[in-house]
Amino acid sequence: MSKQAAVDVSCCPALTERRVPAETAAALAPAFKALGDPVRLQLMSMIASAEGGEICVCDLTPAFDLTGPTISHHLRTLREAGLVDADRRGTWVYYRARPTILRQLAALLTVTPPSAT
Amino acid sequence: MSKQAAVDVSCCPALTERRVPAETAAALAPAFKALGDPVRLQLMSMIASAEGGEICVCDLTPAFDLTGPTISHHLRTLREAGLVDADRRGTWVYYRARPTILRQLAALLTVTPPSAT
DNA sequence: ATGCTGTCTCGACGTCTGTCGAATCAGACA
DNA sequence: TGTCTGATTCGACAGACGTCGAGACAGCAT
Repeated sequence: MSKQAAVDVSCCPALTERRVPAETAAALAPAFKALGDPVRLQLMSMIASAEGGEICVCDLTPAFDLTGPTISHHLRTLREAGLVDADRRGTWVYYRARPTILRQLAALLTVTPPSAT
Repeated sequence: MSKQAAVDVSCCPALTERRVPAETAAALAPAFKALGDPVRLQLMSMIASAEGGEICVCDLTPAFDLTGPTISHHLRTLREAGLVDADRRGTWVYYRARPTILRQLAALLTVTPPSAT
């Protein structure tokens, strides 16, 4: 169901540690971009914090003053950025977060105390 | 010199912990958006990892196959997202990272192990 | 099969974004 | 003062983005 971005960057010294190589930047930037919209950031949070690790589109849509197609579009963006997985079960579609990439992004942003080694 | 975004969100339970409120999403999304371009992600990294905590535009520009105005535009975007500070010293302009907001972003993305409390 | 409900795709629209060249501003220095 | 260099702003352009309504598809229940 999902054309996923190939984000498996070897892994993640922090931004502040050394200069991020162009390939890493190219691989990770789309994920940040996907989070760069308030609606998607909230969607991501609702998905990632959902009870049982997943949440139905039918619970996401009514939380916004936006049409179904628009929410669907944002969910697709999150999917294509590799941030979430979708899974149809009967009538409903459930979304779950992909923790690995979230950890990569968090690691990249980690600020090492200036008074470190 | 810099019209800075007012990003001082009280602070940061992780995305995965509870649903991010709309105001927090609205405040932080621009920072993610700013990082959502490969060039800006590299610029941010070069700035944040610079020796002495700052770096001259004259050291940033030649690292890319882009014109000066384009780099300047990306730096302005980072500035307006509150991610960096600029500081002119004589002929040259130096950029430095703002660690507080980086920490907020990292905290937001922190994945709490599912087997937690 | 028919219909109903939830979700997605398609096509369109106005806006925003990344890039450039040309022009401008800020300091240093002769 | 005038001129040179570094950095920014301005104006323009093609392409991407967020949103919507209309339509299509998937699965359940008559």
